[in-house]
Parts: sequence; C-alpha cells; structure tokens
Amino acid sequence: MLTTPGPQKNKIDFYFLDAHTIRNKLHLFGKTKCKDTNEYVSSCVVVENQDRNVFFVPKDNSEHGLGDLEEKINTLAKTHGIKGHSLERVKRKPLFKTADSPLETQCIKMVYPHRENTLPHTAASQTSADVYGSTVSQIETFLVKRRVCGPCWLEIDDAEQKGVKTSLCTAEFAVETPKKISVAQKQKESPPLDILSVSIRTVQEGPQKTKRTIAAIAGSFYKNVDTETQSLPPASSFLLLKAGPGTDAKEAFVSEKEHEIIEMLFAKIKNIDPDAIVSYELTEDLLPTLFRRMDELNIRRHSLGRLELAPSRRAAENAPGRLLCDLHGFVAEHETIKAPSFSKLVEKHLGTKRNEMTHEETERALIDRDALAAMLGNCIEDTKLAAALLARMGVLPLTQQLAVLAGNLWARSLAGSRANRTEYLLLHECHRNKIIYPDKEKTDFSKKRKGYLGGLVLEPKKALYTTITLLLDFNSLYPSIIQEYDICFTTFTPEEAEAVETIAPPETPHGFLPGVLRRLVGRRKEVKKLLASPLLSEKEKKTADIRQKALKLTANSVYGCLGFPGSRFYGKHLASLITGLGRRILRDSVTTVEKLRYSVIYGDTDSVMVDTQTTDMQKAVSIAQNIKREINKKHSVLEIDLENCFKRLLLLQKKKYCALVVKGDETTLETKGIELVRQDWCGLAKDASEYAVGLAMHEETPGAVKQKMKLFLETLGSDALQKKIPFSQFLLTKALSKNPEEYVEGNRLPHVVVALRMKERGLAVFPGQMIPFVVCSAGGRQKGVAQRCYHVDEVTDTAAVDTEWYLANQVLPCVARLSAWVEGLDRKTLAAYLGLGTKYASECTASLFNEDEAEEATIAFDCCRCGKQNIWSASSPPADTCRDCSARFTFSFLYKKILLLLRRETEKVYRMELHCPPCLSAASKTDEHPRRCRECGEQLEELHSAAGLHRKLGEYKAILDQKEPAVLARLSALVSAVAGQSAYPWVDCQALFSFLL
DNA sequence: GCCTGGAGCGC
DNA sequence: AGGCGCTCCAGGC
Repeated sequence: MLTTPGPQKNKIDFYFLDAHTIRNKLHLFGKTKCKDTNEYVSSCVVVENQDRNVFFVPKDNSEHGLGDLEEKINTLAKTHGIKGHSLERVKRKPLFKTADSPLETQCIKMVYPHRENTLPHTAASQTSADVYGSTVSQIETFLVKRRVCGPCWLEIDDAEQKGVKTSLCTAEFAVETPKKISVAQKQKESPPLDILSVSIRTVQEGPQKTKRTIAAIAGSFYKNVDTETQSLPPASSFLLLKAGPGTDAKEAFVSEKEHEIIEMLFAKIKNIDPDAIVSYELTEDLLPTLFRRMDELNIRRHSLGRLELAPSRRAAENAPGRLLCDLHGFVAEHETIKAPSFSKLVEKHLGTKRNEMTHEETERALIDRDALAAMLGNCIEDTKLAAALLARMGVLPLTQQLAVLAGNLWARSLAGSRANRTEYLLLHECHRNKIIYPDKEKTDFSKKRKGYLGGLVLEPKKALYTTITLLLDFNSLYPSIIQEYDICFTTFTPEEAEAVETIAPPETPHGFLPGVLRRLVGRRKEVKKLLASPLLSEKEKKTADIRQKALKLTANSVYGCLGFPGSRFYGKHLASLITGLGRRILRDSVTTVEKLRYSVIYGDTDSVMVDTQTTDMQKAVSIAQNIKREINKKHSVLEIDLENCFKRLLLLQKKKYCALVVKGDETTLETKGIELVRQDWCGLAKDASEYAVGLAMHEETPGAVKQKMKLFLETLGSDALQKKIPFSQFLLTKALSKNPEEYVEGNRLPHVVVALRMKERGLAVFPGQMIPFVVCSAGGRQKGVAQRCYHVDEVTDTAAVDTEWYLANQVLPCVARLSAWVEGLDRKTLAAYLGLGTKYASECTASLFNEDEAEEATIAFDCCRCGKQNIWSASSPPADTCRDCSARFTFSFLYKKILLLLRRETEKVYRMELHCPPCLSAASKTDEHPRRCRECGEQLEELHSAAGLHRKLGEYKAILDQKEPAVLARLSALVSAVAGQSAYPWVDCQALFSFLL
C-alpha cells in the first residue's frame, strides 16, 4: 500500500477560549494538554477553507423563478470574481411573520469560501431576491454552523502540528476544514487559567505639568487559577520603574527611559503568556494611556494578544487569544452600585481598606525615597487587590457561563455586551430551526427618542403605614409573558401585535422564542433545586449559584434586545406587545385585589403593594395567600408571589420608599430610590436622611419625631457653622456620561467644569468616570454653582467649603422630603432648625396629599415659531395659524401636539386615583376599605375615569370639528381613532404612537 | 410657570 | 451598542 509521507496529523482535545480572523484566516485560541509535561499550554488552531452560506429568497416566491434566479447568481458570482461556488435549492423559514408570508419558502443556498470576495450591497437588486448571510463574519459562521457555544472543549480531527508558528502561542495547529472540528460530546472540567493583574502609576511632566507620563508599572501573575473557586495561588510580581541611576529600588526593573519600561511590559506579557489580563479600569484608562504614550514616544505598537499585529486605537478588541477583564466595566453591568471607586469596591467585597495615594504623594515619589517605596508598594498592592476582586466577584465563571448559555465569544460577554449575547442566543436557535435571519446592519445610535410605552406605575398613596403591607410581584414578568402568550417573531405581525387588550393565550403555541425562554427557566428551576440539596460541596454550590444567575440574566435580557433598534433581532412590535400585556396584567391584578376588598397602595410594572390594615403577621400572610390564589388562577405560566412583608412603610413617591422588612424574627431596612441610596448626595445629606428614615421607621409619635429632628438639625447646623464637620462629608461625585467637551451646556454642570480643568492638567478623563468635587464659597455667588466647584485635589483649605450651600441645597431638601409625613415639619421649620434664616423657607414642600385637578377641555400648545401659547376651546375655535405671530402650523406639528395631549389624558386614567365626591377629598389618606370613603362612607370614584376620558375625547373632537381649515378634519379623525380604542376600559397609547412612526 | 437636558435611580 | 418610567436639579425663556 502506498502512503504519502507527510506531516503527522492527530486528533486533539482543545479548550476553546477565543477566535480572531486575520488575513482571511480564522484563528482559534485556547488550551491543550502537553503530553510530555501533562500541563496545559496555550494553543492556536488555524482553520482553513471555511465556506460562507448565502441565501437568496426570490421576491415573487414562485417555483419556476428559481432557475432564473440561479442564472442571475452565477452571473453575479462571475462579475465579482467569486470562484468555486455551488448552488442548492433548499427550504427555509422566514424570521418575521407578515400578513402574506408563507411558513416555509424555497430559496437558493450559495456556498463559497469565506476567503473570497463578499457580495456587494446591490446583490439583492441585481437578482431581485432577498439576500441573507452575504456579510456574515467568519467567526459567526464558525460558531453557528459548528454549534460552538462559548468556551468549551472541542475535538479536532487531523490537526497538523506546525513547527513554524504564526501566533505567539506555545503550540499551533492547522486543520483543512472546519468540518474536522466538533464540540466534545463529553465536556470535561474547564482547564485552569493563567492570570496577569496590572497596575500603573502616572505623573505630570512638562513645563506646565500637562504631560501625563508613566512612572511605574506593576504586575502580579497567577498561574493555574481554578476559576470556579474564589481563591488564588501565590502571586509572582514584577515592578517596572522609570527613574534615574542609583535609585534605590532593588526588586524593580529600572530605566531612565519611559519607552523601555513600556516595552518591557509587553515583553513580560509575551513571555508570561497569560490567558487573562485584569485591572480596575483596564480598557477605559490603563490601555488607552499606554497606547497614547506609545504614540507620543513614537514607538511601535506591540500586540497585547497572541497574534503579532498592530493594535489599533480600540485596544480592547485587539488582544486576540486573551481575555481582558475590566473590573469597572463588570461592576457597571452587574452590581447595584453602578460606579464605585476601586477603594469602595475593595471595601465592599474584600472587607479590607485600600491605601489611597493622592497625585501629590505619587509625584513626591520622584524625589523622596520613602515616598517612592510607598508608591511602589501601593502599586503592587493594587494588582493583588484587583486579582482578589476578580476572584471574589466571580467575574470569570459568570461571564463564562453567560457565554456558554448564549453561545457567543467569552471575550464579548466579558466586555459586557448584552446585545451580543442575546444575538447569539437567537442566532443558534434560528440555525437549529432552519430560519433565515437578517444580516448585521449599521445602525444610527444618535436618536434617543423613546420607541414605545413601557411598564405601568401606579400613583402611590403616599403615607407612613404602620400596619403590615404586602409586596407581591410576578416572577420574571416579561419572560413569562412571552411564554404565556407565545410571543415570537414568527407568531405576531406588527398589526396583530396591536390588539393588546384582546389577545389571549393560544392553545397550541409554536413560536421558538417562548421555547428558548422555557428551556432557560426550566434549567434554572433544576439548578435551584440542586442548590437546595445539602449534599453539595462549597465549590459545587458556588458553581450552581453562578449558573442560576447566568440563566436568569440570559432570560431577562431577551426582552431588552427586542426593543433595541441596533439589534439584529429588533422587534419593536413584540417589545411593545410585551409591555402592553404587562400593563394589562398589572391592572387586572389590582382589580382582583380590590374585588377582594383590599387596598392597593402602589405598584410598579410587575408588583402590587397591599395595605392589610393589620399588625398580625399570620393574618397578613393568609391575606397574601388569598390574593396569590385569586391572581394565579387567571394565568398558567405567569405567577405572582409574596416577595416581602413590611412591618412599616414610608411611601413617598413613585419609585421612592423605605420599609422595615420582616423575615422570620429579623427585620431589615429596605430603601428604594431615596437620596440615601443615591450617590449624588454628599455624606452630610445622607447622614441626615438616614436619621430621618430612622425616625420614620422606629419612632412612635410625630411629636417625638419633631423633637428629635429639631435637636439633630440644630446640632448639625451649629457644627457646620463652627466648621466641625469633616471635609469628606462635603464630597460630591458625579459620573461623566460623555467626554466633557461634548456637553452642550457643560459650564453649568459641576462635574463637567471640574473634568475640563482636570484635562487641562493632563489627567485622564473618560466617559463613565466618577468626578469628585466640593462646592466652595470663593469666587462670588452670582455665576451659578458650577463655577464654584473644585476637584478634591484642588482644594487645599477646608475652610473654603460653602457650608451654607450644603445645608440649604443638600441637607434641607432631603430632610424636608423625608419629613413631609409629620404634621408641622415643613421646610420653613426645618430651615429654622438648621439656622438658615427665612429666605430658604419660601417654597412650600409637597405634602403627602394628592392634589386634585379640575379642568375643562381645552387644547393648548406653544407656537413653533414665537413660542406663544395658543388655546383652542369651544369658545375660541381653532385655526391653522398662530394667534400671535400668524405662523402657519404644519399638520405634523399639530399632530404631535395633540397626540401628546391625548397621551397625557390617557395616562391619567392609567393612574387610577380615587376620590370621594361628597367630601371633595383625595381618598388616598383615608382609604380604609377599598372603594369606600372613611369619612362619610360614600362610594369612591375614579378621579379620572375611562368614561370621563371618553367625554373629554368627545369635547376635543367637537373643538376640532370645523370645516375650515382642512388640517383640522384630519386631526379630528385622529381623535376619533383614539375614541374608538377607548371603548376598552384602557386606551392603548402604543397604538396611537404607531401613527407617528 | 413651563419647558428642556442630564443623572441616576426602579423595574 | 438591551428597554421605558420617574423624580430630582439647573437653567433659559
């Protein structure tokens, strides 16, 4: 038998971590076990000859057109130099249901190598067919066709080991076709990873100290980290220092030249070959700073990744083969506090205090030996803290699970791209179901207008409740709605999705989207069951918990992407239908509760708060069970549950309340939306708020509250006057949402003014960054607060702080809002306690009583040219020109105005406020029995009833019902359309807005 | 007084 | 490069 002598080809087990396309070739990065040492080494697999699949769907949808289409495709291929393509007639399903689309359609599948040219955008018009898949990336083709879901073990047949490598990996292989690669049937445990944690220190240089240069770099390397456990092996660290000869820093690599220490860092990375690089603000600060200096120093950009290529400005995307972990970015996505400082994060998760060094202290290291030692120690310490945080927060295992569930690249789920995750989740699903889906399109993100209506928020009955309040909520409302009502691209046309009020659960669901969610929810239930088992080890518990979290996150992010215009699976009508059903379900639930004669005091999107009027816990729980049963009877998938019992509740505003939660024998404080939980108030205001909340939660009589508050504020006021309050209490922080120059009126925003000055000093300033500042009294008062704000580093004298401003603008408003429930504790009184004088007392604080509104039907709006208000009513008929400047109103202008008016009126009905006609009072305070007034026993009425809305719509129509000018007739028709819809008890605003879009 | 951004929450 | 709803504050007119 003849055998050709050639390179040895073997089957290999390959743990897939990342993929990158370079020079039209797909490179997979991961780990393989070295046979000699039995250790994992970094590996690269170059995949040759991957084909692209392009689908052509004939527009007329007739069978005998296919031959014609094939000819056109052949011509197209020829003119674009595509060789070796093949055509096949196949059946596929369209993603979007339309009024006339078939369930399945004949189409032509064109197969040709990815390395060849892509088809032009004109391919569709040239073939008179819809074209799918012509612009798909090689990575997507690979992941979807080979069914590779996130990091996992792959089996690669006939892998040829390469002696000459194109990558920087320890081992490199090549395969002739992706068909040799398949996901391993049995997934072994994932291999340990090598992690490098990096930290840098910069100083200001140059004549004006405006050049920010790198003074020191520290790194800590952790080999073979088991990502599932939250402990780390001992680190081996290194220090790179820019300093003159004779500097006393024995452990460090020292050079006078900045470029040498930068190049040394890249050499270290190449040498250490870590799988992951971590830092607090890695992709936001560290890497941009590094690359900026490399440009300024005119040195070649080295690769951070496992391929030698010139990294572009977007460094984050250019570490092929390595995972970049930015803790700040991770926290922004997954933590409740959006943007804590590194120190705060350390304190919260590690329970230790981080040594903070100011810029001055860092700069002193250049001239002072002790300061240098401290600075270097601090820099090294930061690398260890970052690594510890990475482990403790479970960054790697969580993002890994998310990638596995969605089926996208680990690096992408690490970068926090929720849209990308959902996109891949659905891509895999469509491929399995032979559904063709749209290509990625460039979308304009500049528009930020709201696209459709969201959740319903009930008007809270503001008060302090001292009996038990129940908080019931639907478990993952939106994923449940998708399942219960079979909401999918394939089940609802945009027109069908409009009938929110009449849609019922189908008998035979057939959408794939509900299927995806059902699987995710089902698996989560299993994992949670497993989690409850006592036999689990600590490690297994952690793994299961992370899995459970990832399943929940994945299920919950589906809805968001439906409403995201940049998504490939953008389905606004579906998102809108989901929220519409959500509103309907919440309203129905409120009705159910009220029929049981309990009082709903508030509700937000998926929850209702019920006032039980009892302090007996057993009674309250039985009421909850009663309500649960009644509501759950009406649904199959949807399920409401008792989330919390509040012993005491201070309900202040929509989305603002605090309560004492009873759990067994313990009570805990829960605060939502109050200044206390917001980072944009200073420590002083927060302390005062905390005190006020404490009084509301624990004090028995208003008299006692008043007395204690008086004492507290008097002390606070006099302490402030005597400058006895620590500087840190005045610190304010605000995050930049964009670059400081991009703000239109930046000079009125304190953090923008301060950030611009930071930039002048050469400090790094980037979107998402927290800017710390204080308000000072220097510089006069007339210019506005922003002009008196200074960065913490700029303030040397604590006495400069404008304490009066803080008392009046931070402490007073917070305390006033939290004390509004106490008779006699108004703004004026509180200002007097603080020693502020009478000028702060003029404005009246909003009381807890709902204000009623009486109004007659008028249509009022401001002129588009002169801004003067025009009022149309029965007595002053409408015109198509402005009363004041005679500007002609366009139809679309009037249309928009009237739509807004209608929307407002409609929403009043949504709020469902009650009042008592005989007493002329808002019913909220005295509502003991639902629907009945406590004072006089009369039946309560809707303040804004559906019937009232109907009447009002009639009046609007009457106003607009004029023969001249013609635009009015069209507007009148609009009102009629709305009136037709309001035959249902609730008007569907979404339907209105679809007119506009 | 009314309207507009912008933050930063809640769900 | 998920969504919308809702206070809040400033500032301009």
